[in-house]
Amino acid sequence: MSNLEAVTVAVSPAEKYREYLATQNLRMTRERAIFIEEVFSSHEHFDADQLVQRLERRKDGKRVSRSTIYRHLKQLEEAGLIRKVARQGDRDLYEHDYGYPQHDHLICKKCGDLIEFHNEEISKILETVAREHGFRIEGHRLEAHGLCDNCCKRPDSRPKKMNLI
Amino acid sequence: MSNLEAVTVAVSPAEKYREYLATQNLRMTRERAIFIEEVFSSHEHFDADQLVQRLERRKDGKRVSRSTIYRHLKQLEEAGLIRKVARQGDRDLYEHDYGYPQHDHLICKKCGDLIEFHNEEISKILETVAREHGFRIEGHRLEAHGLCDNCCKRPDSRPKKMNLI
DNA sequence: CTTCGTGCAAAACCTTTGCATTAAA
DNA sequence: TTTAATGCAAAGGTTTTGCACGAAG
Repeated sequence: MSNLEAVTVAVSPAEKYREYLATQNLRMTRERAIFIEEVFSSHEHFDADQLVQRLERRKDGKRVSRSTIYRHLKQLEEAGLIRKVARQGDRDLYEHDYGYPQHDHLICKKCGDLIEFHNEEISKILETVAREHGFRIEGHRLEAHGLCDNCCKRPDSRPKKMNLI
Repeated sequence: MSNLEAVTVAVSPAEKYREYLATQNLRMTRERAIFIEEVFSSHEHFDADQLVQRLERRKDGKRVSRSTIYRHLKQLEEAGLIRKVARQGDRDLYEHDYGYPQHDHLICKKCGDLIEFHNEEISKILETVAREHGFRIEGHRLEAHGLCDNCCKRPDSRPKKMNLI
């Protein structure tokens, strides 16, 4: 799905998380370890429910409850390890933030496909605009909505199923 | 809140809505008339619940039920009269689309303030990117998150209350 | 030991829907 | 008179929370 390369990072996400927990006087539990492993095991975008299902499917029986997943998603976001990309249906979609280059998305309104792209100019423009307003940018989110190549050509294409059991 | 001028339009929002309804064989009811009047009575951003409250507060007793509000919000969006700007908390935030120039937002993560800005370059860049992917853009949404001027200077500032009754 | 973390079930929330009634055209 | 629109209450779906129990440090 992505044609971007993951950047090389000095510290693994798990390590980064551990550091974050330390600064907050929180503990690295069995659940948090499983959770971060699962979250960073694939570079695809994901939502809370998909994570629940992935964790239910694990062969080693290491489960993490739904509530804990929600709690830790929020926490990983605070730690700067993941970020919300967009909404899909009525769910928040997340993606890796740490160890992954800044990028934005083209989102097909028909099939729901997300196409990543990277453009240096956009951040520069934003910096300029922000300066004019005395605003300090910490990050941005840019989604262009429309029709992807496929859906332009075949107007009868179907939306992707999101929750195949 | 905004320093952008509304553009002069040939047709009023209500008129535009009426045209849209006609094409869909839908009816201009008392409720829809009240609804669109209320929606376009102010250029501020708003969410569904704020609209419910504004309509409850009306002196003339012209009420519109919550379900109808949700139904018509969706419809005004389809008609291209309003659009979703962002999420605030767990609600969708809307703003006028028709009769209002294209713009994007700087969003203060502390006080929640939305600063509008307009930049031609961004759309051009997006068009270029889209072309490379065979993607047809119909619109975009760009939010830069960070700290506004005020919150940079006074780190103890409070978030705005969103639902003062 | 003491505090934090977890799972469960229930709650909270926003949003959507079914249905009987009312009202456009 | 026909078909769409409305309000109400109930349902849906996601996310959050209270609480008792278990575990990390």
